[in-house]
Amino acid sequence: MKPSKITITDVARLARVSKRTVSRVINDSPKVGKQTRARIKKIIDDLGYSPDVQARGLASRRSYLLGLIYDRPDAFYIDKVLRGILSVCREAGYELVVHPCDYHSETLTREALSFVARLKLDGVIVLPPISEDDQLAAALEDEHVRYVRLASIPLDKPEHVVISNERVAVAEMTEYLVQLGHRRIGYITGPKGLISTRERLEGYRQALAGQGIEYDEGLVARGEYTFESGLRCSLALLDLNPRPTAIFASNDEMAVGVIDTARNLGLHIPGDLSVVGFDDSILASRINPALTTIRRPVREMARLAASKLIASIDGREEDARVGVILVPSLVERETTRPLD
Amino acid sequence: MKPSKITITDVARLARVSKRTVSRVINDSPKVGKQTRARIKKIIDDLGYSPDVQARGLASRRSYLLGLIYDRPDAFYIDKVLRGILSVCREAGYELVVHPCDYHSETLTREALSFVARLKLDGVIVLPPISEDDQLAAALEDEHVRYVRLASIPLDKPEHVVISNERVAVAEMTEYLVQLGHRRIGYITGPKGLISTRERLEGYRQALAGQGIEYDEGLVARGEYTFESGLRCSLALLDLNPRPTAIFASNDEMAVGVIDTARNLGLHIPGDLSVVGFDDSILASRINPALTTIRRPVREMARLAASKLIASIDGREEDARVGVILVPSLVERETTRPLD
DNA sequence: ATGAAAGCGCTAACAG
DNA sequence: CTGTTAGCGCTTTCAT
Repeated sequence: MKPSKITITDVARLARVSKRTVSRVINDSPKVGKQTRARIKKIIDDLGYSPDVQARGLASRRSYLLGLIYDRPDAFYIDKVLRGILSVCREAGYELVVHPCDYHSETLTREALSFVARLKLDGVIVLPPISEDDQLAAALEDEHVRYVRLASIPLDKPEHVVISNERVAVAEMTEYLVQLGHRRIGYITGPKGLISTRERLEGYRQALAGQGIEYDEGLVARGEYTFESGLRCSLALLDLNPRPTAIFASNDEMAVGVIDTARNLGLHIPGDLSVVGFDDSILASRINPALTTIRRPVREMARLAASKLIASIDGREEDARVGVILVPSLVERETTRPLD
Repeated sequence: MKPSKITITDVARLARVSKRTVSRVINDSPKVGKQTRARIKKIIDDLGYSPDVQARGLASRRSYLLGLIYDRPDAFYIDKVLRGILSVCREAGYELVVHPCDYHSETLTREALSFVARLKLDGVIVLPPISEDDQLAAALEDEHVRYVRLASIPLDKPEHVVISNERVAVAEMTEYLVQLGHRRIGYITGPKGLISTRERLEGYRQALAGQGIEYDEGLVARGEYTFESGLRCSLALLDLNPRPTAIFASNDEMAVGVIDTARNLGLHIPGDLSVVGFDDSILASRINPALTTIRRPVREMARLAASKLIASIDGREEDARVGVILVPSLVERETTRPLD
């Protein structure tokens, strides 16, 4: 064993001050003499001392841990989120505990609360679609748990959400299709009940309205954000007469399904049919032809969420309260082209 | 605020025993009277008491936290790993802290040690390619940190590895191609220096040898496990004369690159060229034609890794020491077919 | 089989 | 600005 762990006591002894003072230095309390602070800091450095997280936590009822609660959005999404959060955590001295769970579970809220309580998490970030669960949010609020939800609309107070405006992004993409000359644009929705499903569809409707195109319910098919549903819905859509000249799948997985179907029907993309998706997942750039789609600033959102949490923990409530609404951007690739 | 947290003292008081005895019950110590134990357990249940992790940790120098150290293998891999680990953690009362980092960082080892020390992690799981870093492993061993490495060969003591035999899997796939009639099988390796690169290539060589086919270095191109390298290598390989009739890309990303190149060259798959990959990533099933590939039992490996760690923590060293070698399995899809 | 008391390493009143 | 004194909630010698 090596020189058994250095503690605050060692630092205090060497600096000839009380532990309290050292503690103040560690916690950046202002009430320490400049000289003393410098001296203590030096000793801390020399010793390579770093405070014990558990002891600190026990005494201050904190944990220096953030939690990430999510269902099972696609793995790439999670990956980006992790990196976004951690880039902020690292500087601030926090670590991240992950908690994948089941959106449909009856005990979701209870489990989440237990997760938070058990680890005394200093804050949690909740991803869609779980972030849409107001009951969970209310429970967190009740228990005075700091949380931030990633969402597509302002479904909570500014300090509790980071928003990307999916409606606007979808509208923009729809307009882009219209500008390419498309009038009959099929649309494949997400599963019923999700806000993202509603918002994206709304973006589609609004854009059509804005462009003076009548909304035709027959051109809208209900998908599930899965590849299979993309297959199914596109089959139905492409069976229509006259056929839509473009299909807007509200996520990439389904868009890939559309492309598969089109291929099976002998339709050329983008010659006979333009296809667009949403997510800019890895699939979008790997598939052939490469998919025109919408990229959410996921990493940035995650970073902001973590920043808000940490700001709040540090008592900088104003910083935590700044509202942010990001807008996803259009990524033009090979599945779209002007209708001639 | 609610009835401020129930502590071990409350339980002890109500049970009219000392904290020590309650502690024994919590920790399943055998030295407690059957009656007493039952009584205490009941009270714990009634009160909904659950011990404070931090306090326990502080006193027993543990954390009930496991760590996951990885570079940035593909997101789906991570996702599966997380689920595997957590399925075990949940029952056992552990939580998982993630630590993505940079394989090439000079300070990798130091950072990892600091990560472990800072959180007093009870154990860590290391994923490839970082798991191949013997220096890191040695450092962990030195510091008496429990760890398990996911690997493709027995690069450590049984208690420190969970192995999937990639060599055998690649050999099997190669034989499969040979049986389809292929003789000129191009091969795209991974980046230099990785054990997986070496092992997979070795599987290819051995299988060829076993089938009486001479190993032709000209048919082997050095890739980087990236899509772009798949593009580049396949271009070189398909430029050969005579052309290989099949290409074995040692991961799916590169295989997708191969398919793209083939398409660009006007080659039909699998008519003119058979292509296989390794990983069974999401790409494999979404691409068209769907990719024949190799599936690693990732989730199972992760589960085993966590089990080993927990067994070791619980002092069940024999359980931790059982050696496991899993074999990835061949997934036949649409990119292969008999040579006529 | 059970208990008393001493910490684990740190923060938090409350002085001074 | 700095020190003293208590704990935070649990585990662990060492007795009994």
